[in-house]
Amino acid sequence: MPEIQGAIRVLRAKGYKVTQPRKQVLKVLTQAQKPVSPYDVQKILQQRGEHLDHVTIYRILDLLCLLNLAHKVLLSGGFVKCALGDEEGCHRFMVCRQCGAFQEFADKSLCEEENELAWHLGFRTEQHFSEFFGLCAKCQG
Amino acid sequence: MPEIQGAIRVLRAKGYKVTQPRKQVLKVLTQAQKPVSPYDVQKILQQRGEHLDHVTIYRILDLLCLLNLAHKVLLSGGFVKCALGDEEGCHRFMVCRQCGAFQEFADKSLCEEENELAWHLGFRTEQHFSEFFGLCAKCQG
DNA sequence: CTACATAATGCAATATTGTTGCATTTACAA
DNA sequence: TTGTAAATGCAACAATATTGCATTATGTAG
Ligand SMILES: [Mn+2]
Ligand SMILES: [Mn+2]
Ligand SMILES: [Zn+2]
Ligand SMILES: [Zn+2]
Repeated sequence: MPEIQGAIRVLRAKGYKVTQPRKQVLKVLTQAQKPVSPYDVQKILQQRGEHLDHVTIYRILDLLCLLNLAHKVLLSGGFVKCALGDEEGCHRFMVCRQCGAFQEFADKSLCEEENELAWHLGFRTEQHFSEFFGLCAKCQG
Repeated sequence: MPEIQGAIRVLRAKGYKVTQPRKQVLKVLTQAQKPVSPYDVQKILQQRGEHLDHVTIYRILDLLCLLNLAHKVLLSGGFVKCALGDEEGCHRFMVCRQCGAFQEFADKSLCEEENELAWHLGFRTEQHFSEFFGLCAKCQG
């Protein structure tokens, strides 16, 4: 796991302790070849006879995201806010990380470009969702 | 609420019953000028002295999504799957609605186009997330 | 208008996701 | 080796989500 060693170096470099739970979670993330939920992490550890409190797992995953050693993915199943329907099959949100303001918009040419990209990978796209995080006009220094 | 009347027509046209709870939820979605969670819906109704079981609310929202009268938005805050970090600031997933297969990819030119679009709306983008739902190569009839 | 069939809702139970406060333990440096 | 701050564990709670089954309400057929 060279990936784990790299993560450990980052932890040390930024002054975070290299604890057993942190190493355990890093190992799970490295071995899982797909995104896993906090609950998944807990279950996988349980199968090895290891136990971590779910609060600890949340805190470790948050830290890894903070350090860009992991990242959240939106990947379906999740969801959940609902709005009455508008542009069918295309829903894009810009969200300000500072004030939380958001704005929805749609863009047809972007959809077409995405369709083509996906098509090159053998995928036929039906629905486009995106979120852009950044700073709104007001929150830009 | 002309929007509600339209939704009611769709329900009838497809053979679904127009029930009190469905009308109540439609009213909440119409009046809320932003996405609301199932829990939000329940709370808003409670403030009016109305009560719906949360299971009912989930089922109604699912139905409205099915009929394209509402749609789910990913809008942050939500949930969480984690993967070890890769392309910083750009995470795109294609997900097959049939078999659940998914594939992550990144595309720099897409990011730039999105940056520009957002910029026209006053937004400075830092992170790009997207999900494309459709059919993978295997699942295309 | 009434009665019926069944679609929809309510309720109970359970699982997953997520946060906070505080007691205890652990990592690491002095 | 020991001390201190950081990290974890634990308890409690809130929110999100799904299933099965009993009960109710809608739309229709009579
Ligand atoms: Mn939308
Ligand atoms: Mn990624
Ligand atoms: Zn802002
Ligand atoms: Zn597929």
